[in-house]
Amino acid sequence: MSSRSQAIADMLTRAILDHRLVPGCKLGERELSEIFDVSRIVIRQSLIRLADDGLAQIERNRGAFVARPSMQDAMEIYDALTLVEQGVAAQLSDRLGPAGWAELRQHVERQRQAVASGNDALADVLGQEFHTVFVRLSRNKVMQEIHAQLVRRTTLLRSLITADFDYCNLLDDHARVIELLEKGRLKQAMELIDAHHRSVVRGYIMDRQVFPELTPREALEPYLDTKAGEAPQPAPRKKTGDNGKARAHAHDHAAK
Amino acid sequence: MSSRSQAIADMLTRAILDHRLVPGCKLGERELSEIFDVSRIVIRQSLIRLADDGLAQIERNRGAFVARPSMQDAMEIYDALTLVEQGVAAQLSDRLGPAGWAELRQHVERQRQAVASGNDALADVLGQEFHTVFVRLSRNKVMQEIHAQLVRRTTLLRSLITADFDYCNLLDDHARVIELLEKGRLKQAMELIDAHHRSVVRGYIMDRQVFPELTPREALEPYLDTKAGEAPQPAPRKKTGDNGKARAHAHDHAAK
DNA sequence: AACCACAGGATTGGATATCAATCAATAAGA
DNA sequence: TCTTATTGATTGATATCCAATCCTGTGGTT
Repeated sequence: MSSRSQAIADMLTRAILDHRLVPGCKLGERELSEIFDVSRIVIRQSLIRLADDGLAQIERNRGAFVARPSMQDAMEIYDALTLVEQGVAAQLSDRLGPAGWAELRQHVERQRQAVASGNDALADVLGQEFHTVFVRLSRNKVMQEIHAQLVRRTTLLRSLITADFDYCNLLDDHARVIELLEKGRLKQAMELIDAHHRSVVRGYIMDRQVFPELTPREALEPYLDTKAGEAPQPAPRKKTGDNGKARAHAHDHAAK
Repeated sequence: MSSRSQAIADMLTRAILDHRLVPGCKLGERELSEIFDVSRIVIRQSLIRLADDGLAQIERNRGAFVARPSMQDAMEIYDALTLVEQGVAAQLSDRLGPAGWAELRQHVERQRQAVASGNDALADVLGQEFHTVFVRLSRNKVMQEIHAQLVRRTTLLRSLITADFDYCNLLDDHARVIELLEKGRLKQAMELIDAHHRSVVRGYIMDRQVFPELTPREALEPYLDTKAGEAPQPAPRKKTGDNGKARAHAHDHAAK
């Protein structure tokens, strides 16, 4: 393992991506240092990493907060994601070998089975992972890291937005992109990728306020003992009472 | 100004991009803390920022060093850069208004004048800036940041590589890309962007070893007093004696 | 002479205590 | 009620200290 601050940054990242820490949530140094039982300095370093990743924002003399991207940010992030995935698609349509196409098809198939067997959580994860697998096949680590960062930020976005669309379309989109690319219909594939992301963004409605349901201590508790990789609760799923709509996010209610 | 560690990270970044701090150079915490007259902890935070940006690498219990990208890294970085700029080109060909095209043409014109008047240093800066202006016109801050990071890493690469190519081609390429895009010949423009970067990479030869010519203290001295923005010496330009070849980098000897 | 082991120094990673600056919220006063 | 002052809390940063680790150089052994 590298440094303590990296490990803590990873835990915070997971908590944010799991929507246990919602945008705007204060990340107090003292509080976190007590939770993780480290000094404030380590926490500060972790927060710097998070801020560099776009998941937190640090305000001078005010502290760190889980980032609260604007609607403008959201569009820019999805634009960038589209750009990257279209570019990767163009590369893959030239360079990808049979094994690569097989891997992609296999991934979609696994997701389809998950949907069929009603394992929505798994289907959700696989659906997001598809994009990652897709980019990994470009064999470009730099690109992978850029893409992963964008994906993290879209995941963060889902804490802020309400989505209401047909999840099955996304799965079909994945399959169709593979099909189109393999047939060399690059232009159509790229348009589908664009439409794919646009359909997501279009379904999004920015909710002005987000009420933190969990304190940082509650949110982070599941990650503390795990040596990283054990699989803590993937989602909070607590009822808010007055604002349940804000809690629903994109891929959760799979296969409506 | 934000935090002290950010300011110091910026200075280190500039020193690295100016090739005053060369790849592999040790960035000792004690040494830097004395140079900047801050505590080691601030330096640590700065180094974390640099590492997150890909400009430094931190080895546990060994310390931080200016990153020494491999040839593989170099290719991946240029691949990613090509992908991003091609994507932006596709966006601009649709969306850019007359004012945007004018700005691009004006930029190229300024560079042409700099070349004509023999101001190689300015021409060099403008030549690199073109890509940044190009991406800025996409009006996507996320994309801009991604692109800027990639550009920083290519600049770092130039500390490691030997390039020998006709600089004028690059200037012409910029003009031609604008021309092609404006005429709606997107495909050709994208191919030119690809060729543009490929011509750079192809001219690169990785030099195994780089001998640090400047100690961190010497390298950073020009940045210390400036309140950021004054313009310290842009390049070291010290003779190495036995390895002068390794010092020449891409855009330096403009308009050969 | 070559090689291994071990001890010491140097450096990093981190903890703790402390201080100044700043922000926020309350309390006092007009 | 509105404005201002004080107070408390939090961050930014420093100094000092300690443990773990890496590097090196020495010395003994073969």
